[in-house]
Order: sequence, then structure tokens, then C-alpha cells
Amino acid sequence: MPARLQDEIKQTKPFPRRSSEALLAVLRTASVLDQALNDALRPHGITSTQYNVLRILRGAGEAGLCGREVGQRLVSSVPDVSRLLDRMEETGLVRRERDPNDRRHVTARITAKGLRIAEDCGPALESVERHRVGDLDAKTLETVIGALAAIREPG
Amino acid sequence: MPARLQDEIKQTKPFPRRSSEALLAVLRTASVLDQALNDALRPHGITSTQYNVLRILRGAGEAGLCGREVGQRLVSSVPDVSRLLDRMEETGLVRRERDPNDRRHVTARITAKGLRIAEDCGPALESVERHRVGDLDAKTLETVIGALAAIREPG
DNA sequence: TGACAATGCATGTTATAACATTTATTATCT
DNA sequence: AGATAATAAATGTTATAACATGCATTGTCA
Repeated sequence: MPARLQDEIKQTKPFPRRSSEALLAVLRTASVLDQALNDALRPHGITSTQYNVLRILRGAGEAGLCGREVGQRLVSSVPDVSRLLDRMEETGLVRRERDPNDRRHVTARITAKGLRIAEDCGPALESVERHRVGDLDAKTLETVIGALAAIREPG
Repeated sequence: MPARLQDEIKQTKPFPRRSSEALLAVLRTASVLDQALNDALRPHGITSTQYNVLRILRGAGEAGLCGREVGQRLVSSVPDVSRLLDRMEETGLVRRERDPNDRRHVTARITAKGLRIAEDCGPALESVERHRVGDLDAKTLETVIGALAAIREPG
């Protein structure tokens, strides 16, 4: 039986509106998912934020990306991309060099080690995805994806 | 038109599966919502985490709650409730005292100031809720709430 | 061309989160 | 009753986030 959100967070009073419950459910679910992802990534020595950076830079390929763009593409924006990349450079996951065309930019690229680790993480992450989201039928998935997009939509 | 998640995070490659997109959508949406909530709370000088504590302690009333329970009821668990309550006690939002029946417990209660601030935040938070989730029809809401519960469900 | 604004990044600082350890108190079991 | 385990908080430490500021580089326009 699916536990009710109200029970999970041991709330005594019922939600005043369904929309209140939905809002809290999104936050709560993301927290659970992020924790599951971080648990899956821990054996590989990286966090979910760092994995996202690897994924982004892997997508960018040899061209790399400047820090500003990395920040924009992150799922939840990190306002301190400089030091995030600092740490990842220190552990050898990425390398950076100043763009000779526009010396304001610093282009970041994924390293071979970064690529390898990103690959290694794949199965664990797919397992989380399958385990958590895999049982939802196609129609429900579409509804959820659409509804969440509407919630994010500025207005 | 609802922007596609793929565009929002400037992803070049399409999602391999719908479930991948749904998972990322939950994380992304929560990030957007949390930011909106924090923006709404900033004028009142508290964070979304602190508001949640106030809400929990308001629900507990005069009986109060021990730190452990506060932690369990938080939307996204904070493993460091002691210092979270430290800060809130310092700003006069809560008060604490050792439970005479079980001296291991420290009971936290909301103060008059905390109550007032929680009240003051109501309209701003309802505005976010209405603005973000208010346009979804009842049937969609039910589907989303159910699907998110299934995702959170342990298995 | 030279002043001025805009951009991209780095850095300093403070606040908060994450993780492990320690201490005090109570419960359990022989 | 006494040893042991279990529980709840507090504390120490390190890592990361949040916020503001500063600096170098480039673009814009008189």
C-alpha cells in the first residue's frame, strides 16, 4: 500500500487543498530521489551535482563548455560553478583552460577519468530509475511530465 | 507554450526513456519550487526549512516536540536538527527545554514571535501555490499525487 | 580611440549541510 | 542491582552552498 504523504511526514492536520499536497509531494519526492541517487553514486566517489556536470561535459564533447553554460544546464542551479569545477579538477574529473578567443571564458572539458567514472555510474543510476519510476504506465508518465512542466513554467 | 525540460537545461541529446525525463523533471521542478518558496519567505527573514519547522511546531501546539520528531517530519530530512533549532532559538522563533520525564529529550515549542511570522508568511506561500499549482485540474492533481507517492514508495 | 558598460570568472566571507564522534540518560537483560 | 545496549542530543570537523564583491576581458558607442 502506498503510504500517504501525510503519514510520511507525520502531519496531523489534513492538507487544506489538493494543490498544497501536490506541492509538498514534489518537494518530498525530489528529496527522496536525490538521496537515492547520492546513495547510488557514493561508491563511485561523486555527488549527484558532480555527476550532472560530468553528464553535461560528456554531452559537450571535445569542444567543452564555459562555466556559465555548465551552470545553466545544471538541474538545480549552483551559483558557485567556479569552486565546483575547482573540486572536480582537483580530483581529476575535468580540466580547464582559458579560451584563447575570449579570454574571459574558461572552457571545461571532461577527462578520461571523468568519462570512465560517468560510465561506471550508469548501471546504478538506471537501477534507481527503473526501481522508482519504472512501474508507472506510459499514460501516467505523460501526465506527470506535462504537469511538472506546467508547474515550472514562469508566469 | 510550456518549455520542454530538454530546452530548459539545454540538453542536446533526447532522453533515452520517458522515465528518465520524469525523474529529472521531479528534481528540476522541486528546485524551481524551492527557489520560489525561498524568494517568498526572504522578506520575512526565514528559509523554507525554518518555515517547515515552524509549521511542524505550530501543529504540535503547547505540547511541543522533541528534536528527533521534528527531523522526521521535515519534508527533506535535515540530519542536524540540533543546530537548526539553535539558530531558530537564537532568533526567538522557538524555545527549548529538557523534558523532565525523559531527560534525554529536549522539547521544542514555537514562540509567539514564531507563530506571528508563520502567520505572516501564509499569503505569500499561498500565492506561490496558487500561481504554480493552481491551474492544474482535479484529475491531473490526483494522478500526480499518486504517481509521486509511488515513486517515493520503498521497494 | 577612449570612456563606459557588460560579461565571465575568481575570491572572501558567512551560513548551512553532511558526516562522524561523544556524552548523558534511559531501557533491557541476566 | 549491575553490566550492557539503545536512544536523544550535542559537538567537532569538513564540505558545500549562498551571497556579495572585485578583477580581467571584451563589447559598445560617442
